[in-house]
Amino acid sequence: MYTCESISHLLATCKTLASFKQIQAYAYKSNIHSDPFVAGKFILHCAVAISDAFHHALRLFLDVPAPDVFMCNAIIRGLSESETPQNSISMYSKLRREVGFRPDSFTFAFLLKGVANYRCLRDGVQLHCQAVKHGLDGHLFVGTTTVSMYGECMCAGYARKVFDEMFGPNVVAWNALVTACFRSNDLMALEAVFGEMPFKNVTSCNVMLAGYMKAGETESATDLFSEMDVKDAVSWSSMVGGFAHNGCFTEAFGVFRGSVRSGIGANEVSLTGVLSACAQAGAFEFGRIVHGLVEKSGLNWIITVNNALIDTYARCGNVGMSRLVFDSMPDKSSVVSWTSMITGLAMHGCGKEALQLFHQMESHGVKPDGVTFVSILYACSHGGFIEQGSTYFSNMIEIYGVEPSVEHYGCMVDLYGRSGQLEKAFDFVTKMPFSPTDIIWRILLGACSIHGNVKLAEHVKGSLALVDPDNSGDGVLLSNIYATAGKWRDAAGVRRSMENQQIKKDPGWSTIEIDKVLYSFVAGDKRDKITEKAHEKLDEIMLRVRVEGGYMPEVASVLHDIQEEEKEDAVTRHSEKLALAFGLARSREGRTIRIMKNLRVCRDCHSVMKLVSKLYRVQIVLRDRSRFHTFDSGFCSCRDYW
DNA sequence: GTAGGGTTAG
Repeated sequence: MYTCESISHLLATCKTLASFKQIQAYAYKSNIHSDPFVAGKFILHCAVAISDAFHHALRLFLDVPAPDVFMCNAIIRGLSESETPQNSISMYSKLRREVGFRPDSFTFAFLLKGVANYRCLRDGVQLHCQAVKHGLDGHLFVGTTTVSMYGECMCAGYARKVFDEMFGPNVVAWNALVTACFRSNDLMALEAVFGEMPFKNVTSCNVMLAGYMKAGETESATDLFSEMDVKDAVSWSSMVGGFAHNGCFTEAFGVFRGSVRSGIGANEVSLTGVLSACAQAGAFEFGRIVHGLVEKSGLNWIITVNNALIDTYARCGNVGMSRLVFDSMPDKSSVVSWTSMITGLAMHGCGKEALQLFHQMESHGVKPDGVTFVSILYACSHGGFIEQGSTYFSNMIEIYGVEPSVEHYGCMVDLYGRSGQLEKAFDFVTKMPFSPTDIIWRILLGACSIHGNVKLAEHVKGSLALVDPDNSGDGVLLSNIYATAGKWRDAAGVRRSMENQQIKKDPGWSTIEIDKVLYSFVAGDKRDKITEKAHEKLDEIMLRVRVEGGYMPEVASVLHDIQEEEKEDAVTRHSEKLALAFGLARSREGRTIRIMKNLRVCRDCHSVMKLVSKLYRVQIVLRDRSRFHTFDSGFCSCRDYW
């Protein structure tokens, strides 16, 4: 015979509908199935602890002639934790209407949490009113959940008002308020509340840390972190992720090592953070070490970690490793995994494979989102698939219901502009439902540069000057367009006006990783032994590409109105060439040379790299601002289309 | 018998 207690005990480990039905059968045999306690437990378990079993929970619920509050709450909770939490509210109204359901504090806790999940302020306010109507808004748990809900809806102000009405807020309530300010991106309010708190525990400090990091205030975060006498795994991982988020990868590596040394160890958040730092720095070897740690720590089943690995390998120039990680993932339900893989392929010039993967994703039943379409359109524009690109763009809206953002429009402008259809590209800009941003104009300017359209370039530069007058890259690009067209005086004019306005050119830099050490180079500088060595080797390389490869310098890439010979020297000394020379001098034979550049690679460097890959029989992988170039046997993976 | 607070990926 089974009792209520033994049924509860059985349910604790029951995870499938089949085993659940068995337990139900025991309850029938023992004739305790209609006991309200047992029936309630059954409904709750089925509604929240077994996946895809809500329909069964609902059937059980409907079989009960007079369901009690507990049962109603179980049904509402099941819906509020589902994919469609909105349904919990309609269920609530239905129960109120049809069975005279009287909600309690639990009801509102579940409902409000559901709203927090889909962040609908209107529904949130309505529930808040209902809670007031039932006299439950003063309940500590309900109040705390309301504060969290308003935070998720980005309304720190409302959260604060609710909090101020609360009677005797405890630590949890305070922390909910702090988090609400964090979620609303309200750093001022966050700092104020943090300062006001009568008790600070680690949790609230962690929120403050994350808040500083989100706002880019890495120094304040560092100060707070060093003042904290108790630091837990969340504190450490927030620092790692925060530094990575702000592009401070050296610091991210440092804190990550610190977390391991302090005995806290790596967790999935610090691992994704440090991987993101690797991705930005292009630190392939270090990324591999972190991958080893992932395997060793047994965290290799976590989806976010795998997604970070896919992205890191792709950004470090090894999309093959990304593919291995992707293929090894047993759970491919996350759209992020697919999108990362698609982006990786597209970055590496494998546009066709990227589109194929998109179709595989669809047959897997994973729904694409806005980011997926950015990478799809990117793949099309970089692969020169103009027709397909326009089709995807219209399908995105009509079939998938994804609202196009400025980024999507940017991809389309790039798609047409890059392929030489400058008028169509310009037309797209004027017909956009947003006013064009600096980025949009810059894409068009880039297209003018590729296709040598001076007239449109001048017009675009004029619009750019209105939106973002201080950007050095734009002046450089326009000046290069003039120089390519042989209009040296105009090129010099742009440069002079940049000097007058004190606009400084972003210095180009490149990094190369050899034996796990990262070396960086800036154009033309001779500072130390390393740079000296690079210059020496570069002289030898340039001579060889000239004599054996028939290389002719392409001087249009420098903007100076200087003598031809000097121009040649300035191109010769670009940072990516220095990194390449150093790599050739120091890498072991047969090794792939991996270089990262902060700006886009210039035409001259591009042709030198092709020649070097042939003459020196090396593979060179170069990551520039927008994509990867893999040079092998005299050819580049971008097929000179970038 | 049910419930509230912290960092994370494209």
